[in-house]
Amino acid sequence: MANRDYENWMNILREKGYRITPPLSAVARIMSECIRVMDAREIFLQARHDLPDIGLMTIYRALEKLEDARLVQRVHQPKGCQSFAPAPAGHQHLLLCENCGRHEYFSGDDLDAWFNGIGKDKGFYISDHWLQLFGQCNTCKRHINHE
Amino acid sequence: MANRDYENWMNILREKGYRITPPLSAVARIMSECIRVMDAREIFLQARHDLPDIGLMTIYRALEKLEDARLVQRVHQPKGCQSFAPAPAGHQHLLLCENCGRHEYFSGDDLDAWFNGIGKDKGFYISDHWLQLFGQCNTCKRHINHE
DNA sequence: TTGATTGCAAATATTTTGCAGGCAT
DNA sequence: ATGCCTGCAAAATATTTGCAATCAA
Repeated sequence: MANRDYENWMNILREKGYRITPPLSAVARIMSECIRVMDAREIFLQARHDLPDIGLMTIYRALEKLEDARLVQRVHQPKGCQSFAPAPAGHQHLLLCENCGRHEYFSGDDLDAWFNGIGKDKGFYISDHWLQLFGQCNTCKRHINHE
Repeated sequence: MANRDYENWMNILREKGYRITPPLSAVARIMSECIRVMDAREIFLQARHDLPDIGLMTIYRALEKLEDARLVQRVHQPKGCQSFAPAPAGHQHLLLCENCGRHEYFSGDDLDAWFNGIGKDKGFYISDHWLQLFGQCNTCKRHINHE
């Protein structure tokens, strides 16, 4: 089964004018397939399987490009904010396993009216919002219960 | 007008068993009065007005204590995650001015039923959520429009 | 008195920057 | 051929840790 996401990502990167190099391709492939959020070091270690000479800096620069193309996004968690996940199609919200980092997206009820009302109360113009759920995925729930 | 928050904070810190020292008091006062989110360096610079010899490390350690006592909380923003704000009473959500860092809290509709439904769909047990609004406060709106 | 707390310095961790050579276009 | 991209090393940033002296309780 071909990875359609990856192929689509490469087209978007090409359209953005980025050169398609082995390091960028490797990071794009890893992130387009990633189930758990990953930080630069983890991506680095995985990319080295294919490209033994790749440097950590290159991972950071590839992530910059992928972020610019809105293909990946930084993920904020109580423990830290250096992880990344593939970005969702359109505006969606993140659901994260606080144990293993598995991520899912869900799209919301329309909360904008409520948000705008709060903005009005407080004298703010609301331009964006973050909504994120934390919990335990099926697998981790099971493991934690058996401990 | 006395700062009731500050006095209350000091009692909580005392109950927690922390020693009430000038550096801890200074940071507690600054944070209990803070309107805009502040990072360790900003708190440091302000604390030095009262305590010229205070060190940056002491700010970090005071923030740890204040976080432990749930009096302040770390604030996450797209630009970075090293700022702190006084923590709200109970579970409330943050509204932030993305220009000046002014912060307000609001308390929500009950979204738990919705969140739990999403968890069920995805096979997650939901343990926590983050909801945060970003925008421009009254003052910054005005300034930005006049630019 | 005594042990938590402080300030300093050094260590860590993460990310950014400068640069010469390499490679995608 | 051009200049974007890479890998390396060094710098910058943010935070933590070890330690002797200090001071709140």
